[in-house]
Amino acid sequence: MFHTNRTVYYTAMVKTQPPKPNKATSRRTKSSDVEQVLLDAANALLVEHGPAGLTVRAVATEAGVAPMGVYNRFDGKHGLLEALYVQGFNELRDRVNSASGPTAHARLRAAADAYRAFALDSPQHYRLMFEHVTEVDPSDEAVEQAYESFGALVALVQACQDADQLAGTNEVSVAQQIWSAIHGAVSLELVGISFTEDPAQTYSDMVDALLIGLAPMR
Amino acid sequence: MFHTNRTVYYTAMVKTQPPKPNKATSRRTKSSDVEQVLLDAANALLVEHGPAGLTVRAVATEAGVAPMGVYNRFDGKHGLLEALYVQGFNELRDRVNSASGPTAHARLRAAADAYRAFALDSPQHYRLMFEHVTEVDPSDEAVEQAYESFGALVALVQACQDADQLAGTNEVSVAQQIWSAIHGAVSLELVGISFTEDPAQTYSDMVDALLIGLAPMR
DNA sequence: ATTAGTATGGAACATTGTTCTACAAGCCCA
DNA sequence: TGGGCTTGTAGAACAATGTTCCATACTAAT
Repeated sequence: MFHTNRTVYYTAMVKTQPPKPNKATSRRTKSSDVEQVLLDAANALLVEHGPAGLTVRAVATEAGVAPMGVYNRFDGKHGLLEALYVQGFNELRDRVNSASGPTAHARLRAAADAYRAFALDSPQHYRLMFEHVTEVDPSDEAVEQAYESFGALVALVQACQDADQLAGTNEVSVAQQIWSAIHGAVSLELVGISFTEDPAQTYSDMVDALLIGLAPMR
Repeated sequence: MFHTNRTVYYTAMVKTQPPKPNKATSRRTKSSDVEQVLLDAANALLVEHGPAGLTVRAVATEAGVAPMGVYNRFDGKHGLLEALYVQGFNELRDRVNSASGPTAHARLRAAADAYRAFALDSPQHYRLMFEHVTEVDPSDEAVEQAYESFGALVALVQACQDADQLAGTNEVSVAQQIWSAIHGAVSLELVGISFTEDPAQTYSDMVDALLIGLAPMR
């Protein structure tokens, strides 16, 4: 559910035209621009150098603002990381939600593929979201917003169960099992623990096998 | 396969009686003890503080040796992390290998449970092995030794296929799918992304469902 | 035009990884 | 037992990073 006081970061990752720092005639960035140029710079450095590249000085330099800006706008590095974390999960949720198909089962399958596509398109964001959780240390609000992507998956599972395409009535448990498997597959693939010649095929086989195992008995 | 020149760390994690630093009468640690006390200290700090607790000065202090010891014995922090990484995978392989049961299928099931037991018994080691891979940056030899646990899983899958308890002939692909799912489940559980009331039951259900999906057609 | 908010530019401090240097302890071999 | 070699120790020093502080100045709102 929604909290009225939470901070929401809906801007897509490295997608919108970033506001240009108005530096041609002054030495200051417009107050209204500082937050966005820091986020844009952080996303760019995350893409290029991974979570390790996200230092306060590097992000500020890339953004063309003073390092103090990270403290003024985000209460420090931690707040910046949390903003990226939420952005990443919002992007993931949107990718999963936009999956389409003629049946609920087909949409679930498409969602699983969209999940993997997101991880492979944005591997460094994925690492920040799942491997640097201790460093990000997200607030309860950030975690709740992040897990809306799980809600999207639960809704898909519910639709499949309603169409008798998945067994059982515990849609949360089924969604958890599906998320576990697909998260595990993309995580291992991202760290190079992938021993088959066609990781995409292996992923697809695993999703199919799991969905067969979760189908109603016939 | 084996390389004759690789460094092997077979000592179990925080299990053996660590050699006591002979400090009562001297200010030096015995040369033969330095490596072990550093590894023991590193394991203890990893258990208590997680990967972030593994600083050169903290490990040396805990071990009662000079920080230079990490550079003399392990070529620096990186070598120490790699030793822990290999130790962790050796422990995991041994846990998976020691799973038993009356049939190949039962052994595979027990191996999946042993895998989760390892991750929950040593969550900080598991995080070092799978979430700090970039920082560990293991050598080819270390990676090869680490992935012997995957070989153990492949062997179990092969045995199941020979007993017609799992379908197909591509045991590597099937093993990859199983590892993906179980790794994903324990990883999400370790970072708190677990929305069911009984994670153990959800894990068991997922493994069962996947094995059903991977069983021969009947 | 004035005032309040806030961006900037370092400096400074603590922590961490790493190297360097000098000294000294201990081990091994003759 | 003694000598020589190996290696542990004790900081110092440097760079990088997170964070706070302070003074200055720019910008936005009234």
